[in-house]
Amino acid sequence: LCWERTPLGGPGTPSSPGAQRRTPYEWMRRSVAAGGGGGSGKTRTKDKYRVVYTDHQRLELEKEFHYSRYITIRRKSELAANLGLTERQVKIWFQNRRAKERKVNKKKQQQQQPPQPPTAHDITVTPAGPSLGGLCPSNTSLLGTSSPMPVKEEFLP
DNA sequence: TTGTGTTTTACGACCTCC
DNA sequence: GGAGGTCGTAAAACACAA
Repeated sequence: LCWERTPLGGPGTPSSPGAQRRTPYEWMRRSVAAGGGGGSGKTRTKDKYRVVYTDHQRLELEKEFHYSRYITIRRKSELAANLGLTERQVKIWFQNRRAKERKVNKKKQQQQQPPQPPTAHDITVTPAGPSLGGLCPSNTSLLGTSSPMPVKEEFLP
């Protein structure tokens, strides 16, 4: 069990290039290298309220999320095994990641469209409600042909 | 430093689908 | 019924201006 965070907050930790001010992945700025990895899924019911995932764990999770917003059972167990997390942690990470994306999208929409009285042609009603409609505006591109992500072998038929 | 705002894990409540 | 979804929230970890 290596969830004891090394005194990483200490100076010098953000020496990695990813820890610069602005990176494509904001989460990378928190280059914590929490305890040198490892992880056995402690929960807040245990002695640590929450753990901080390592950069590698985050990177792999982000890559998976980039490929698909929803992880399959198989990929979840594989990822959990590879990263030393529990399947529950992977599942919750994806839930939180989707929530974050919705939040970001919502913020973007509000910035692009300052509150205006909706005109008739503006109203493109999505019966399922705005939450899912705004979930992945460019969702199709993720799985579509224009996706920059290569199709992983394990996803091929 | 420190005070404050933001982000990241983790959970419970509730809902839907199989 | 159970698994997994969203939503709301708690609290640690973090960023940053003062």
